Amino acid sequence: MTGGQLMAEADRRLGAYWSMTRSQVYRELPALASMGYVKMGRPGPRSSQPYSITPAGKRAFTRWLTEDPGHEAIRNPIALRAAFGAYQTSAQLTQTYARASEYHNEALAHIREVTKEMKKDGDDSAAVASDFAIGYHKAALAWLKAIK
Amino acid sequence: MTGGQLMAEADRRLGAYWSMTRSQVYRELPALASMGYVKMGRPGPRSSQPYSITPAGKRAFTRWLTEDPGHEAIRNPIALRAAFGAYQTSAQLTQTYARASEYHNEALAHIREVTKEMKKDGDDSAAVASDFAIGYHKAALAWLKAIK
DNA sequence: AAGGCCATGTAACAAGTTACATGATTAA
DNA sequence: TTAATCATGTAACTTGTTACATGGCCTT
Repeated sequence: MTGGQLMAEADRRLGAYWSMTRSQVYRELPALASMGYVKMGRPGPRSSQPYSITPAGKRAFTRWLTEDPGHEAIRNPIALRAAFGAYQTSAQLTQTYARASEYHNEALAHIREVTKEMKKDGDDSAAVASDFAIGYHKAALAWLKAIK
Repeated sequence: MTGGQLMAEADRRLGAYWSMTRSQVYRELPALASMGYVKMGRPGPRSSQPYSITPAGKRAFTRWLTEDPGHEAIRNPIALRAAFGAYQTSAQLTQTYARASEYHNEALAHIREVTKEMKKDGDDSAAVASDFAIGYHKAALAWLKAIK
């Protein structure tokens, strides 16, 4: 797959709980190639460059799965604004909360749709992982509703 | 306050939903000083350098509050591992989930304690913001319990 | 007063984001 | 066939992390 294809697929499958940008993918592919984890295929149209995983790449992936995942860095700009609530007008805060609710509602609807597809395709692991995102957005909405 | 003091205070008040490192604080302080938002005080022991906010700094803070907060980047390494569940042994996964539960339980207990203090101090905005973190950890624990 | 400890700050590195340049494809 | 659009990849920049060096402080 090419960088663009990988990005699109990863975004669909993982994007709900693992944010990425295209640029990261494009940067890593040559790096992975230099380590022998992927190899370049024959270039396609639009100077697109497909890659395929090597046996060493598969081994590296399996090894990566055994590493300590660590824990997430929580960083919520809405909560941060809420913490400085005393320095803002209530109208400002209300608008911030309203916009955040809108965002979480949309994200929730989207990931529910995607998860349904995954289940239909029998992609259980992906669906289970997506459930985290569903729970996350629901929790965020519940918080926003409680404080508004 | 010095970089260390600012970091300690920010971590206590905001750390539950806004991750930071000392190094960021130390880097920003000279940058803020060059913009006239803070000014250096007289150096203390251990080559510590206190800063104080200027009127221009207060204005910049107020201005910052009016900017679009955007939305958070969700990035959960446990969900990512869950998505690749098919490539791992169930023992591996179980251990990952157990450790994650432990982490969220500890974080939850800690932030509850901190929030209680904030309420006692009448720091309502900080307490409300912390409620986000409480909801977050509860949601994560509920997810982990459901999938284990 | 000597040793270990801890807080201070720095600097090198890694990762993430934004903005740009290029060239096919599509549609008018 | 020309203009607009969109996907591809790159490069510059910003932000975040990790590792390091220094020097007071506290304990023994």
